[in-house]
Amino acid sequence: MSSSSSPRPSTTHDVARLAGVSQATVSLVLGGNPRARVAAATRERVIRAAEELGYRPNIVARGLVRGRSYALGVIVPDLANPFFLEVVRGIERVASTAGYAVLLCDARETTPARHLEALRARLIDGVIVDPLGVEGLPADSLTDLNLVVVDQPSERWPGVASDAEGAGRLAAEHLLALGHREVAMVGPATDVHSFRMRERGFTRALRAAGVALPSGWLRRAPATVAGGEAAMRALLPRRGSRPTAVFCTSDLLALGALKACATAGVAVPGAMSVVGCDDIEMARVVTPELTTVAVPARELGARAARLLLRQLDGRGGETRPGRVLPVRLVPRGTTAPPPTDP
Amino acid sequence: MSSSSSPRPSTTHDVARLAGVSQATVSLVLGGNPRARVAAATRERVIRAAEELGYRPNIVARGLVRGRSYALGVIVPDLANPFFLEVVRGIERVASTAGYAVLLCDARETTPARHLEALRARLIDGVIVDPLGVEGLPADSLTDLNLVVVDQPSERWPGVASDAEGAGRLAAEHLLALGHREVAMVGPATDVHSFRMRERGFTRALRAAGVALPSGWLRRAPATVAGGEAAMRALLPRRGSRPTAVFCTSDLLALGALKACATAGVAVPGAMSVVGCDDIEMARVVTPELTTVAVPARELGARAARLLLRQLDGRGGETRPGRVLPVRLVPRGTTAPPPTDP
DNA sequence: TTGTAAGCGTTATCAC
DNA sequence: GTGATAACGCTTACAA
Repeated sequence: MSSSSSPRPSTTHDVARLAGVSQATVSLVLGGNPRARVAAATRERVIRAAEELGYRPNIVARGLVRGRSYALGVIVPDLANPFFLEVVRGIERVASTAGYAVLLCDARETTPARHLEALRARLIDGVIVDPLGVEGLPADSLTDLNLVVVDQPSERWPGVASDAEGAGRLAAEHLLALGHREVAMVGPATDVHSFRMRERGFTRALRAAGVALPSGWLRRAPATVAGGEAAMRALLPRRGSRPTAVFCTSDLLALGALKACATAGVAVPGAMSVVGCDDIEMARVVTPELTTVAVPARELGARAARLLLRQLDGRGGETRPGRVLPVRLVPRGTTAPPPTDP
Repeated sequence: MSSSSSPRPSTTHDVARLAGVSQATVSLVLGGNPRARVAAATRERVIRAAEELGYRPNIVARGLVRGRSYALGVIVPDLANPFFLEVVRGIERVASTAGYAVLLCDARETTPARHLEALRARLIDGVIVDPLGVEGLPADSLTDLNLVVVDQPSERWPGVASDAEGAGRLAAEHLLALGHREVAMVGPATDVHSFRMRERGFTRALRAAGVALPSGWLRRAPATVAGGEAAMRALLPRRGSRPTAVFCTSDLLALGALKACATAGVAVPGAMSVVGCDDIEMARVVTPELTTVAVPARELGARAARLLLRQLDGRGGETRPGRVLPVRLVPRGTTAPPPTDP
């Protein structure tokens, strides 16, 4: 029977006293140490006493002596982007299953460097950095830190990644197959690696097909709905000289682009095709539904977490590069052949 | 000059040795204790030594002795709902400014009770519970815990709230003013208090105007896009016997409803008016833009955090009830007078 | 003003 | 098997 409210949480000492054993024995029994050899009778008594007192190990104390906190840090560029949220969910699922807490850090609120400082002070066991340019971080904030990177290449840190370049290529091939030749692209001006790779995959596939991407048709905008809207607006004005299709390197941008088209009275996909990237839930909410490239966000997060956990358990030696997660095109309602020229 | 990579993070002992003082003195200087009286020269020396070694206090150790972790827990019903995310952001902003870390817990991943257990074990200083029915939680998981509730009434815990009932009323008055008499409502079947209050405000205002809400027109669905879509689909079938307007107690639901209308070819707002609640960013992304009731999510979070922090500092005595945050109707494109009957 | 010393709750290393 | 005992890094009386 579990006890009721106690003013001060009970400790191993309390349990020891009640069970009539030494505090160390309690630790041995309750510490979950597999190779702890304790007499069955003693163990039994300790466990009952612990239940009686409603004993809960103090993770902070344990962390102090073991030098570990059983907590992970996660730094993402922007939590408001559903894609990153999905990655975080993947991380949380496996972390909490393994008994780890997750400290979520949004780079929009504080700089990654400051977040890192705060995390270290908490004896964080490891950190997962979603595409954010770890390389740009102050070196000494990274020393002796268990780190796993998501969607960015690194000599120094192990990581997991999706096929970002493939995502761009898929988008291009889809548009090309539909017959588009006048295409534009909008992406954020950040140094987030996966965004750059998406762009590269797109432009390369275009070039391989002999299609040029005029510099004026490469719009930069923050990876938000508002950003996409503004970018598309800039792409629309002069009839005749506008693209017939646009690739947005993030669904949020694509949603904004769709909005701009709706506002301007440009029919999608009749007069303009739009392709996004991520496949967030909202992609299927708009009408017509957004054609996009699906990226396995949750799986990405889960793998990153597993990789980090393995590393923490010392089983990190096997740093096999880790397969790049495949992406896939999801053709929906915002793409069609270009309008036949009047 | 800050030092470069050190294998083991330096401690107060290291600083003491370098500065030629005792470890306790270092603690006095660096501990930020306002009433610590240390000679200016000594203090100077300690600070320089600390910088030299790149000393960072170990928050875990400090937490152990002070019985505090300088971390806050936040439990929300569903992080995928942008509204709650916004609340969290408000919390994070003020928490991190005050030097507190935030542990985010999504009730969809693990039960609130388990989350609470995990948080306690980490000596969490306090917890903010977003509308989730604290009352239903096991009593002994709450004893001796600093808790602040958001958007739910409680005898036991201080909290902050938005005018949920007012939100429902505003939606109803808007619809009534437009001339609607055949109205439906869709909301989640949860025990989340704010949702229930929104419903109550809506139905009361309706009743006050002599308009009935047939039981078949009160649809229950999870507070997600998919949920709203299904609920609206159920509301649509038989022409002639369907409502002319729907109030969704969450924007996510409203977005789903809009989607269902689009799929079924029902014109919005021509043949059907839709009102949401929350005013998330996506509300302005769809076309037409969603009429909704704006709730100050971020401010709600910020206030909750400030309240909790004040409580932690012992200044909690002044538990003045805290003003209820006002909401306001944002008329946009999804509402219009009902179609003139054929 | 500064140093000494006693913990905070746990784990881990030894003797017994 | 079990029980002292020494850390872990820090704060905080209390002594000097």
